Amino acid sequence: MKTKIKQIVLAAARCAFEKGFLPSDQVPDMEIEEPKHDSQGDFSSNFAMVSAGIQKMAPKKIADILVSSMESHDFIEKTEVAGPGFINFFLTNSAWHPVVDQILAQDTRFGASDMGSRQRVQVEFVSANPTGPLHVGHGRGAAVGDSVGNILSFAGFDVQKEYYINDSGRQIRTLGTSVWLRLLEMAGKEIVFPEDCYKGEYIKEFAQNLLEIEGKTFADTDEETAIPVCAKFAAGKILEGIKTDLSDFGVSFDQWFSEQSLYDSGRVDAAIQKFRDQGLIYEDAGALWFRTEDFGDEKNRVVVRNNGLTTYFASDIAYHTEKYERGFDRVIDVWGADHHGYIKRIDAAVVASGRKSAQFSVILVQLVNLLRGGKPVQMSTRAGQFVTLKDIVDEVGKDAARFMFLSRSYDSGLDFDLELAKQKNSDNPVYYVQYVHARITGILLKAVEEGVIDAIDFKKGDRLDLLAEPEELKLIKILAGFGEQVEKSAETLHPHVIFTYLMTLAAAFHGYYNKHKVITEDKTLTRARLSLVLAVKKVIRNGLFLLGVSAPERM
RNA sequence: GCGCCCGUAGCUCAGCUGGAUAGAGCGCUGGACUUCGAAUCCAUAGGUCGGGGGUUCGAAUCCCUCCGGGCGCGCCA
Repeated sequence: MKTKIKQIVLAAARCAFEKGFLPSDQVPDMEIEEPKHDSQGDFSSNFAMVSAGIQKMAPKKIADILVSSMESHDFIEKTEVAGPGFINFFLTNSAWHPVVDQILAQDTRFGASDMGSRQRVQVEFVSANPTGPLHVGHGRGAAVGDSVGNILSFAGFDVQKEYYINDSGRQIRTLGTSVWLRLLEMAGKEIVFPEDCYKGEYIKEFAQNLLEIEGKTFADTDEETAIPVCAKFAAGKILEGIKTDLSDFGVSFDQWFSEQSLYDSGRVDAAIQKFRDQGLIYEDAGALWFRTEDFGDEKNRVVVRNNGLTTYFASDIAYHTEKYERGFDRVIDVWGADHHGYIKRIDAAVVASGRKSAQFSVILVQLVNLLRGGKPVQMSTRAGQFVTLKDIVDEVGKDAARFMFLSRSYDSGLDFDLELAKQKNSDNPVYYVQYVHARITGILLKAVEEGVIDAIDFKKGDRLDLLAEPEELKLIKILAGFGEQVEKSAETLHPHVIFTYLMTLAAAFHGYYNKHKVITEDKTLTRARLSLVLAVKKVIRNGLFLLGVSAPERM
C-alpha cells in the first residue's frame, strides 16, 4: 500500500514538472509514513517538505501543486495538505478489506518477507560454559537469540542457530578439580577446597555419581589421571542438563559446536600460523600477539601466552574464521553485556580474515535484575547460590518467561519479577496477548455450534465489505502492518518490536470485542466479523510464534 | 581515566534510520458482566523527554558537553 502511495506521489511530481508547475524534476528521499492521528489520514508524504530546497518553493505550495496534479484513484477517499506541508491520504474502507482475505489465505506465512533473499545467517547464542546450570542471564540471551533466529528466518534469511560449547581450557579443568576434591572428601580424605573452585551442590552430586560408577577405589587414582575423567564426566552431565533446560524453554539449536574440536582438528594452530605468515600475529616477551590495534582496538591482544597456552581469543579467531568458511554471509553473536570489550577484537579477526565488518554483528544483551515481589533476589555464583533458568521456567512457565525476556529492548537492563511473571492477570502481558487467541477460538467454536460457519478455520473471508465500524477498520489497519514490523524487527535485530506490535493488536482487539458483538442475529454480518477475528487470531499466533510463545486455544 | 548501554508520566518501559498534538501497562479515582471468555473494557488525572549548547523549515530522535545509573577495561575465562 505504501509503495502504491509513493508511486502516486512520484507520478504527480512528474506530471507537475512536465506541465511547468514545478521547476525541477529531482526527487529527494521521501517517505510515506503512517500519521499518529486519525485526523491526519491513513498515510502521509513529506515530499513537499524535503523538496522545498530543490524546488525553491514553500512546502505548502509544492504540496498544493502535487495534490492538484494527482490522478484520482478509487481506493483513495481524499487527499489533504496539512501542517507544515504534509500530503495526507485518506483511503476508502474497501481499500483495506482485502487484507483480511490475504491473512486467511496466507495463514502461517502472513507477515513473512523475502527481504533476506535466502542469505545465509548464523546466529550463535547462549554458548555458556558447561561448568554449571544456565542462570537468568542465559535465559534472556536464549530468548533473544532464538527469537532473532525465528524472525530472520521469517524475513527470508536462511538461518542456522548454533551453540558454541566451551569445552576446553582452564575452566573445564577447574570443574574437574572441583568434582575430584568433593569425591576425595566423600572418600573420607582431608581436602582443602580452593576459593576458585565451583561450590554448587551439583558438584557433589557428580562426585557421588562417579563414586558409584567407578567404585570406591577410584579415589586412589592419581590426580593427573583422575581430574580429566572428572571433568569429562561433569561437563557431559552439565551439557545434558543445559540441553534439557533449553529444550524446556522452547529453544532448539541446529548445531552444537565444540571448542575442543577446533584444537583437535588443528584449526587453532592453522589460524595462528596463517595470521603469523601475514604478519598480523607477532612475538613479544615470549607471547604471541594479534595486531588488533590495526583494526581499531585499544591494544594488541595475546593469543598464545608465554607459558605456551593459548588464550580464549585464539580459539575464537579460529572459530569465527571457520564460520565464514562454512558459507555464512553473515554471523551474529549474542553476548552478555559484560563482554562488550571483546567486540572489537573479534571484529578485528573477522576483518583480518577478509570479511567485511558488516558481515559480523554482536547483539549485546544487558543484564537481568531478578526480583521477587519488587525485592532483589540475592545471588552469588561463587557460593553456588543462584536462581537457574530451570527454576524460573518451573515457577512461572515457559511462555511467561520468554514473553517477559522479550518485552523490553535488550539495550536496557531488565527487571524480571518472579511474582509478576506468575500472576495470571492484566499485570502480566503474556496472558493479555494469549487471551486474545483463546477468546477468539471461543467465539469461533460458538459460531460453529450455532451453525453460522462450518469450521473454526477457513481460508476465505465472507462479505468483508460489511466491516465498516471504526474499530474494525482500525483492527484491519494494524493487521496490515504486521509484515512491516517483522521487517523492522529483522533489520534492527530487535525482537521486542514484535512484542510491542502484539500488545497493540491485542489492545485493539479487546477494545473491539467489548464494544461490538461478533455473533449477532445478522448471519451475514456475523460471518464478516468472524472472518476478521479469525484473521486477528492468525496474526497473533504468527507473532507469538516468532517470540517462541505458544498460542493456546483455551486458557 | 577510557569504552559500551541506559536516563521519557509516581513506577516499569515503548517511541530514537529527524516530522504534525510524545504513547502503553501498572498505580490513583470513577464506571461496565441475565448477552460471543471480566485473564477484558471505558472514562479522568498525570510530562522542563536528565541539564545546557549546536545542526535543521522541523529534535525525545542527529552532533558536542556536563550530570546521574549499570557493565567492562588481565599473557583470566
